[in-house]
Amino acid sequence: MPYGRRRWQTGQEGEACPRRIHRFLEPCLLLLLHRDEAHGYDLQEGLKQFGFAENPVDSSTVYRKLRGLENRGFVTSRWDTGNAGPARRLYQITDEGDRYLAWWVGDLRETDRVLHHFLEMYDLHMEAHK
Amino acid sequence: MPYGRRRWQTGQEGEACPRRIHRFLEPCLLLLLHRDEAHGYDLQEGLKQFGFAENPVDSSTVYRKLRGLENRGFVTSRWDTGNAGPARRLYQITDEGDRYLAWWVGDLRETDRVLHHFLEMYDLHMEAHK
DNA sequence: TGCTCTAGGTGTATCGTGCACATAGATGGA
DNA sequence: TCCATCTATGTGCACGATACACCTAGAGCA
Repeated sequence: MPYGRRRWQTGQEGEACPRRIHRFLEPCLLLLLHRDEAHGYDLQEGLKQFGFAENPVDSSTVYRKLRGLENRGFVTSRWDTGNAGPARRLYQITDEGDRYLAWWVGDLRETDRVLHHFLEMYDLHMEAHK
Repeated sequence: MPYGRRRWQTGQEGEACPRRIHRFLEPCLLLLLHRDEAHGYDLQEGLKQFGFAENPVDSSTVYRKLRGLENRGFVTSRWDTGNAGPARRLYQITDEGDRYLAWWVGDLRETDRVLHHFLEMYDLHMEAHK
């Protein structure tokens, strides 16, 4: 395995991956799905509460992300043809997905720690060079 | 201009760019250079204090990043042939770079805010579904 | 002479993602 | 009936970020 990037892509456990946020997309989708099953179009709406209102994600990104999560076994989907309108794909989170979400949260907490450390060093330095 | 991505790449002001951290590399380099001029090899060492010790950045990434910062006018460089060893490129931050760093810090604070919001929602949800 | 260390790079493959565009059923108006 | 629009899902393509492998070149030393 070449490097850390693989780790978080495959969702494997291990040391915190290289700090990235990639717009929180994955953990946000997983948290939404942890609350209730949903289809992509609604998930895109639900993302707004996580700070994606000002910087919306392209729908193609959402659908591709969901497909990727499914390929890795973190969500499953089934077609829902009952309602009006075109068939929609309903996604549910899996147990594996639950664990992946927990891993993501741990990683974000670590990111948060590093971020704070940087901001503190910045403030300290700027305070001294005012 | 197609989208927000351009904004932070060019370092232009405006609404906060899509949340990304990209490993803090740029703001960390700029803060190090704000403290003192330095060359790439030393900067790579200096990055360790920002949480890059566990997940080191490849040197090529550092050099390319510096080159990119120079192309955009945020740093300047001159060759230093005085010391022992091969010639080294010494980087200094510019006034434009100072402003770019300040913009980055504002963006990181906003990222921090969004990150906290997510973690809070996660904790609340998990508390209710224990 | 050849080895190692320091320093600064290039070439390439892969991944993430925005944008343009395609598909397709349902709905509503002319 | 025909056409536009909305909902919902998806593909093709281009481009940026970056890890990895590899290269160049000066200095010191055995």
